[in-house]
Amino acid sequence: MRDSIDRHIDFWQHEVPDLDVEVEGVVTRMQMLVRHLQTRRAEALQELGLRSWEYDILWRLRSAGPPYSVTPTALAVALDTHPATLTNRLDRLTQAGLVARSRAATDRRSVVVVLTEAGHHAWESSIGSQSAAEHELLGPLSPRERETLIKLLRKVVLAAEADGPDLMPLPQREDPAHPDG
Amino acid sequence: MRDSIDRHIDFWQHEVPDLDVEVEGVVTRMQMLVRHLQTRRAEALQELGLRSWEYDILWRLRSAGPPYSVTPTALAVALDTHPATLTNRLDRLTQAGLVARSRAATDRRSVVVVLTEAGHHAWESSIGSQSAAEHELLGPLSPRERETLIKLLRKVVLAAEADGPDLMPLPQREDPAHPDG
DNA sequence: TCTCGATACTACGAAATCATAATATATCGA
DNA sequence: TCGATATATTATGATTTCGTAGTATCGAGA
Repeated sequence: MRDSIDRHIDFWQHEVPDLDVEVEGVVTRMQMLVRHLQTRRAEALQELGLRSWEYDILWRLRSAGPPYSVTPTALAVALDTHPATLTNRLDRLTQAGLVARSRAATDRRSVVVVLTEAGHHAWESSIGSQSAAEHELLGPLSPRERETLIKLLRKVVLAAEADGPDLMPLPQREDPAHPDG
Repeated sequence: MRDSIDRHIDFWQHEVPDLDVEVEGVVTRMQMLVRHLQTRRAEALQELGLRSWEYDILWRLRSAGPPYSVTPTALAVALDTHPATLTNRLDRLTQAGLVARSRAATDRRSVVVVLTEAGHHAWESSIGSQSAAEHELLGPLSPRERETLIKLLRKVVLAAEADGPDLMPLPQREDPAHPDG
């Protein structure tokens, strides 16, 4: 059975004969699957009144573990967003009551973003639909196939990380102090 | 050997015990790899004075085949961008001389975007570095492993396409007429 | 202690993107 | 043919993001 990427590559190969069909086949499918998943997750979030970037920030704070606090810089790096953009988004999340800003205990230049109780609830109410979307995408694969897929992808990730920084930077936890405003 | 996604999932699993480690392992790696590749491709394009979105539009026109012309609507769908955003970008690409707008031969409501000679050259000067970036990413995989990876990803794509439209819409070619301005 | 350079965040104006409506043309049915 | 509705694109104004500079703090060395 052939998918739309097979059809696309057929056509493309006719245009540019020296195309590497295998490389293109892997890269394009990953791109399209990631895009598809993002759309599905955004749809699920919309029903809960959340935007993707809001969930992303809540998720990073949640995955930092207690006390669920991270600096804006660490968030900006992890989420790959411009620092000024993050400032704006944190303003709006603060306005919505989902996060709060404190001063860092150790470095008074730093601000620490903390998940509020409402933020915890918002995250908990959405994590189900998010993991469901991921699970639905990979449903057709057997456990054995998923393991094979992970093994191959890990190999690629490790090679990429050998040449540079981690592809998935863990945002470091920071302890807050002096709650702001 | 363990990668940064393994480390992330370990930690995350400790926070949320009922996490599906395999699903998360696949999805997160694909997301991070796609992001990493986008960054690398953007860097390579920057040295040639091109932005990612510029290359994307040139690429879609190029892959349409002769006469390398597509309507703005088809481009907007294929590239997943807002129609008004596309209008703005086409304005700038036209200003740069890489594309031109014509009226469609069959439907005079439609505009057809055509690759100019300069547009062809810009694309040809960048395709090498783009496919090199993809090839470098997948270099560590053997031909056999790449085939396995494609087979697994195709299975996922096919299942997703069974429920909805193609993940990779082919922009339909349109014939131009009456060159504009 | 006092520089000096680096770092963390934010404010501000510029640019890009988006939602919406407007214009022009096509298509269908009476 | 005419009128009503649908489609393709663009113009407009609001929102969001970005680039840059400013303020405050840290850390190293004289």
